[in-house]
Amino acid sequence: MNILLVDDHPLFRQAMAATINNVRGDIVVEQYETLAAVRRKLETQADIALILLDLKLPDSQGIAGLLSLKAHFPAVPIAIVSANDSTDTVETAIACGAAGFISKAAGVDELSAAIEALINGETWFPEPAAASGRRELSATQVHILDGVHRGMMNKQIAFELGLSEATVKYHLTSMFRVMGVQTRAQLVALSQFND
Amino acid sequence: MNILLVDDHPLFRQAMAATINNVRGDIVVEQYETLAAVRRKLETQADIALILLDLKLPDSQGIAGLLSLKAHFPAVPIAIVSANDSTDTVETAIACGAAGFISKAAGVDELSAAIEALINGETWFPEPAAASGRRELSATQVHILDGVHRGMMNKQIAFELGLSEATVKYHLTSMFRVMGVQTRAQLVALSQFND
DNA sequence: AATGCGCCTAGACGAACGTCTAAGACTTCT
DNA sequence: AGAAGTCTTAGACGTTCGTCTAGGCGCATT
Repeated sequence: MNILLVDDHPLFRQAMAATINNVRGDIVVEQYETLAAVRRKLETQADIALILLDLKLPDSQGIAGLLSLKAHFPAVPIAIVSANDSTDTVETAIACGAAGFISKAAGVDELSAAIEALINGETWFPEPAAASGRRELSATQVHILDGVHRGMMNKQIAFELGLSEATVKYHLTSMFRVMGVQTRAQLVALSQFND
Repeated sequence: MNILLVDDHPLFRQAMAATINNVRGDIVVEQYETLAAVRRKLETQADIALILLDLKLPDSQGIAGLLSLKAHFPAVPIAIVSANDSTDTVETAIACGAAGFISKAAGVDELSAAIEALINGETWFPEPAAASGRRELSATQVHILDGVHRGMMNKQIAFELGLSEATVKYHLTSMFRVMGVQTRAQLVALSQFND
């Protein structure tokens, strides 16, 4: 039972890992500081029970990191661990396929309950945001969003995903509506505030 | 002699303020946690000797915060205080009109030297980046870049700045060359990694 | 005075973008 | 079987974007 904990703050990381081990001694918590390191790990071993992902990392800001992981390893459940637990941020995380959202302000009780639910394959979100019930993005949409965040053109994204440009445009228009924006630049700018 | 210190980490903020007061007792260091709070302060009092700005704030990520302040209060010198002191980040800060760049890894000696230089109106940057001598962006270009980061269209930016759309396009093309990108979306994405 | 440089503008051009209509393929629910 | 929903694609349309050429203006240097 492996959990990957990704956070660039050593103190918080150790406190988090200790808490998890207190709750469930049979869980192995591996710690990582960067998105690149986690990606390397996942390439060698993909049967991970859960990833706990901070949204502020040295090599990725905001939901871009979540998108990148979801694009490459869609099967692995990812829970966001963030200091910013605003409704907008949580809703964006849900939309992008996060399995859960844990506020850094959470106490030990809440944290252990969340971990318990998440390793059982359930989701775990703060109440107000989960209640809003926004449907999450499809796997293809996550890929497209990831491409946009990497500054790619529609044609490039289409080629990379083996789709037509028309399909990319179609999904982008849908996502613009969901996110309440009109252009791809706004989409990228938006994610800076969802951390 | 007023200095505004903007950082969302209370411990670091206090350590920094204490260090400055040790070096120069005649300096008043006001502490802020968010970009919005600093902006409100500057609207009531603009004769500030120096702003020390962290690039990771609750309401602004990366150079977007610097751009926003430079756009509204171009006269106030702003020094970046960041954990990420990569050459790219420093060069971007220089290009966007920062007066200085202080690494969070800096010791007390380096910090006090930097503060001393900055309140005297000098600049202060880590050697390797300063040596590259990249010319900084003009005030107009900072405004335009700020608009792009806020998801605005060329026409909107032009109207807001009292320029023609042609001028906005002209400066954008120049900046694309400097930053090594081709589209506005890439420009926004780029700033996520310059924190 | 002449030169250069940066800023501003116009016009034109092709490329990319975003929206819409329409239609086929597929799954799921009734 | 039929209905509803999603994903896919195509085509057309108007808009926005980014580049280029070319010219005007102001300011500083020579």
